[in-house]
Amino acid sequence: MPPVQRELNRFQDFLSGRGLKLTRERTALVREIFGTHYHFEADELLLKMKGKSLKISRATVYRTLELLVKSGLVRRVHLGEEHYHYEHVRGDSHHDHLICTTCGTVIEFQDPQMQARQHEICLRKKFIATSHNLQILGICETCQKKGERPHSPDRVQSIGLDAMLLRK
Amino acid sequence: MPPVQRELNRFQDFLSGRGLKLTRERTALVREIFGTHYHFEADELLLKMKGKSLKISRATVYRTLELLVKSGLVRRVHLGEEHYHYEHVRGDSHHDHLICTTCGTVIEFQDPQMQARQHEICLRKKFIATSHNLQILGICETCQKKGERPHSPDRVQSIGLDAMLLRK
DNA sequence: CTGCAACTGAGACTCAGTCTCAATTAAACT
DNA sequence: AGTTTAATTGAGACTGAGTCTCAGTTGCAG
Repeated sequence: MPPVQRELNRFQDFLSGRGLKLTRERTALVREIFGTHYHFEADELLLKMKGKSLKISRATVYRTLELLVKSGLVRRVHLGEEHYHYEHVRGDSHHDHLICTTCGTVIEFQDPQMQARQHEICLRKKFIATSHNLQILGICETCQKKGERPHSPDRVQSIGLDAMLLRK
Repeated sequence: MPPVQRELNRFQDFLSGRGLKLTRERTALVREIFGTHYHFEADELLLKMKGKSLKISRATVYRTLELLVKSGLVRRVHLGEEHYHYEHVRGDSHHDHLICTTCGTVIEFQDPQMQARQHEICLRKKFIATSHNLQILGICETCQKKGERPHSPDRVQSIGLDAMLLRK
């Protein structure tokens, strides 16, 4: 049994629990997502589906992604770009991302001590956290070796990049 | 001398250093931004300027914001929504945000230990960080007391919100 | 097998942001 | 003060990501 089957079953359960249907389109999308991608974008997925025999519209792609997010199979993340990215949800759900601004690679990391700090801060501010969002932007090991410069420096900075880095 | 003058001078320096001009429009925008807002959105600013005697176009607002970001006077941040927000840059530049998903309030915090953790992680992954981006979403003290429910739960979650919270 | 609520695709729409281009203007230079 | 000229501006067309509508289609409970 291909591993995708597990996700299909879970999605099916989720849907029927709410009186929704597992259609051909939804099946095809789940297969595509869990068969290949790990991090992906909605538009990229849309494009991939264009190549298949069963054509799927933009609206359906977005609608299905929403359902997958609600079902807990997929997570929607900001990776420092304008639009959202999506990723599979697996057992080790609590991780954040290092994002290479040169090649776009996404590296996951997990750090219990950081979680602890966040807890501590919320306590101090009497804030009840429901979720968080952390990306660290920079240059990955491979690109450091290649000695490349980031492609789009202006896009990259979003918090705390100091003004020194600015070029004309 | 109004405090805004300091920012105007700095902006002037920045501009003339690159052969750019301090126009009436740019002056008006800097006055507006540093006179009132702290966190703001581009469109909100555009709207405010509509009410003034000197009308300023959308294009100019965006162009000026870009310059202000480059000059280091203003920072562009993601606050967990689709579009960008902007904030003044002050001395204590290294902070992150707690964002109340009920009332929209933004609380800043600063935590050196967290910085240290991030450093540690980058070392471990041989990653050279240039910037980072952290928001913690949740419910602020005031809203907890009011016992209100978040307005748009689906918008809110973006990383690590567990599936338990989902409603039909 | 049937009925109907859920689903779909096409394309109009929105929203934030970018781009173009002809007309205007800041400011360096007489 | 007047000239020059590159930078700047506004109007509005455009873009990209995502949402919405509605008439036609389809999964599936009975």
